Amino acid sequence: MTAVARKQRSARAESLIETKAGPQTAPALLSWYDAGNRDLPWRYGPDETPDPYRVWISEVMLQQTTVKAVIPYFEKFLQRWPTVKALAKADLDEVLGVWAGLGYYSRARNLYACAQVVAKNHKAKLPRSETELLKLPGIGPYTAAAISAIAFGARASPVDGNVERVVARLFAVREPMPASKPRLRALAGTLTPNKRSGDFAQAMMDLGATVCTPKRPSCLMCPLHSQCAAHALGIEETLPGRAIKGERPVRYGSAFLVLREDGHLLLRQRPSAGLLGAMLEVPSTAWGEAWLAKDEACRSAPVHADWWPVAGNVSHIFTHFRLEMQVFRALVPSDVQLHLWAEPDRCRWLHRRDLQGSALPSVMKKIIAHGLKE
DNA sequence: TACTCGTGGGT
DNA sequence: TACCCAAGAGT
Repeated sequence: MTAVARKQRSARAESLIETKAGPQTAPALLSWYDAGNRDLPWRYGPDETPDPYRVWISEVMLQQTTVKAVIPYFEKFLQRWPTVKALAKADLDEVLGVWAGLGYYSRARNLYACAQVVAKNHKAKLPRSETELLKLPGIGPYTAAAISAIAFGARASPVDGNVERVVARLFAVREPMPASKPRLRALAGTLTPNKRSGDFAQAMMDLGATVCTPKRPSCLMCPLHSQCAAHALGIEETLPGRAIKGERPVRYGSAFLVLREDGHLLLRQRPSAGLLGAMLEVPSTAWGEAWLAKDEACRSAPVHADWWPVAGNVSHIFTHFRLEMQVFRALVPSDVQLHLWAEPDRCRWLHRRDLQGSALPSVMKKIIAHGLKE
């Protein structure tokens, strides 16, 4: 770009920053949304009445989770528990079993807890106001606003990562995340129309997901490009800025895959809170900062057996650390006794054919698959 | 406030 | 490969 062109572009951007995106933003975005509305299982057309339950389940599943990953889980969940009452009467283990693989399992526990509260205190109907929704387990500022706007048609401004990115670019907010969050929320609020605020929110999120993407945004396809200060400045791809992240630590552990002669595996339920809370696991040593020698590791084994080290390790990436697991395998008789330190009360024998549908997180399925190789 | 809490796909 | 990131909430 020549110096003259850059100067012209910059001057154009300055004028946009003064006028800002404004009252004309919502109509332009809603026209785009109406023309190309995506067909999603939780989405409603203009002549349909939204089911707050479906909106709630979808919004919780979509937290930090891609649309593609959510769709099959949403279908299965709604088929199994179509109403608040049905969910409130379910077993938590069954809910965790359906949720297994989707991640962030506190969402499933909170969803279940929330269903109980709504069934008991709200006549099995979700409250309409953001304030009341916020009091419920698993419903934070984003989800309260989303349910209020999408399911009940109230004026509310749910702000997720997409909206933050779109707004940061529209107004060329250079301040990095997360410090800029309050300002981005306020700016998003100024753009939200009194009518169709739910559609507006969904349109902003669709725009962020398909056009105003984190990398290489398709500005030529964007219905708001003429209002976008960052695009005018040529800095859209650099926004929103983020603080640099530290290194991801590594933890090491040894898992014990106990195969009973009748085809059952030994699994154990994890504590009800924290990482993979209330989900099933392959019993293992604690996850520490270094490998343990075989003899040392096997002192934590759940049964006395001839432990065979399976070749290779299982590696799994969590949000804030990487796990490296070595797997030991043993074939044991059906009357084997569990050691007390294995917490027998939490242990269960599950047949290999029944693993599907159980509350096994992905990392544990990986460990089992690795341990059963050959 | 900053950290915890999963997983899979994109670059 | 090693990041980044996705319709966030709880503590």
